[in-house]
Amino acid sequence: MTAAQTPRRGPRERMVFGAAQLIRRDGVASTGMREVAAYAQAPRGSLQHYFPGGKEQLVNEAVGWAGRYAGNRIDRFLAALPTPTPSGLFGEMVRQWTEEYETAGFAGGCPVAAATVDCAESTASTREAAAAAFGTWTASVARALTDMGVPEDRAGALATLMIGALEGAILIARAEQNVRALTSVARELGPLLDAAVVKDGA
Amino acid sequence: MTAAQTPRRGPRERMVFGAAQLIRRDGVASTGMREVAAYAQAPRGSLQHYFPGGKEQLVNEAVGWAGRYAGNRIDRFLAALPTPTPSGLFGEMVRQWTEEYETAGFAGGCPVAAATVDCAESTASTREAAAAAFGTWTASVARALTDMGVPEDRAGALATLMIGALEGAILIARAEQNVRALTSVARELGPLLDAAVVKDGA
DNA sequence: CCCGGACTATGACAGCGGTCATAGTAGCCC
DNA sequence: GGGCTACTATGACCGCTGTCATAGTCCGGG
Repeated sequence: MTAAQTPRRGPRERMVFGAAQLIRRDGVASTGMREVAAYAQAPRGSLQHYFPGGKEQLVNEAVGWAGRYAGNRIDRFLAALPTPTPSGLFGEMVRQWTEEYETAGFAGGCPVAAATVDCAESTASTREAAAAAFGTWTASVARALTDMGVPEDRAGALATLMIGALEGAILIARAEQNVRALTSVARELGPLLDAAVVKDGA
Repeated sequence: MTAAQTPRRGPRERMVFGAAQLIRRDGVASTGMREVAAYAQAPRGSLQHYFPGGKEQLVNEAVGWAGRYAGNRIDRFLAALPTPTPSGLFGEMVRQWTEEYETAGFAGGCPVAAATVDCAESTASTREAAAAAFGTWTASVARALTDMGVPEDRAGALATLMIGALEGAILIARAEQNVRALTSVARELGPLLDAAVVKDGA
């Protein structure tokens, strides 16, 4: 789980990745630059070399990295599903988190949520990076929904609902140290999502 | 909106209230004790007097205060609704946030979410306080749902879904500085909630 | 050989954080 | 008044933070 397990990538990428991991765990404000360097097994001097924009730049890149990473994962879920349904997609998105929490513990949440909570008011660029991440996910999910037969005028809102419910359930699960919230949300929201599919029986 | 507008309460309560407000805005880690005292117009020396447990105690009380406050608000919504429906309740919960964002801006989020993000891994007692707050809300909403005719075995999960979707939508709305996520979630989830009501037409 | 760029290595600095220690004031009860 | 408790007032301490400055290493190219 440590960044050292991905030594293939260069130090710069390791630091961005490590920053995302530490932000996931402790939030943005409690994550120090020196800590990121140590975690990524990167020299401290590289911080100002690769990130002349300081912590703000590093955090923003970490948020962007997380956004791209999770976006790709959504697309991979879609490719892997034999018969794509909204509930199937949502179930996979939720399952990713329940599995992590059950095997690795409740140490980490969503780094984009952490960035939003900690920086939305203080750092405009980070807030925008978080908004971009949410937007990427929403667009991906919405496109998937339309492909499954959900009317276009509802796909966007339903995608937002899915991501919002997932983020909220992550919060609750982490506070309770219990995946109950995640499984409850998946179980209740799944069927409702499938009902939005317009069956073209003609 | 400042704590100074509630000078009726004693300094201790003002500090707890002020801490919740500042945590809402900047997160737990970025909120300093001196800042809380200044915001609450309370003497700095009162901090160690009223909160010998230090910042941890103050934060925990702020989270507890927020939990009780929002819990009471839910109960008030229920009492005010002429014909209680799940979508009506959820709409009121969402409306509270859209109104704040539209009139006062997107400065603040949910303090319980902030505490969860910042302290879930580092401070066990704060994580428990956040879990208690979520639990209070869930219990309140679940009881309301059963009163409306939702089967008991689904009421809890649906309550979790409602609170989770709301928390997630708050996050997204704040990141985007746009209430779109909140209105989308309310519009899509509302009807689905009403469908869970068992109509006793007998 | 040696220049120049990319990267690394430290050290220092100024600021702010929470916390402790100590002293001071106000007011009430005996 | 004496003494007690509740509360206020400051100042100091130490650790940590992000950032800057400076020097160092490494290595390919002329």
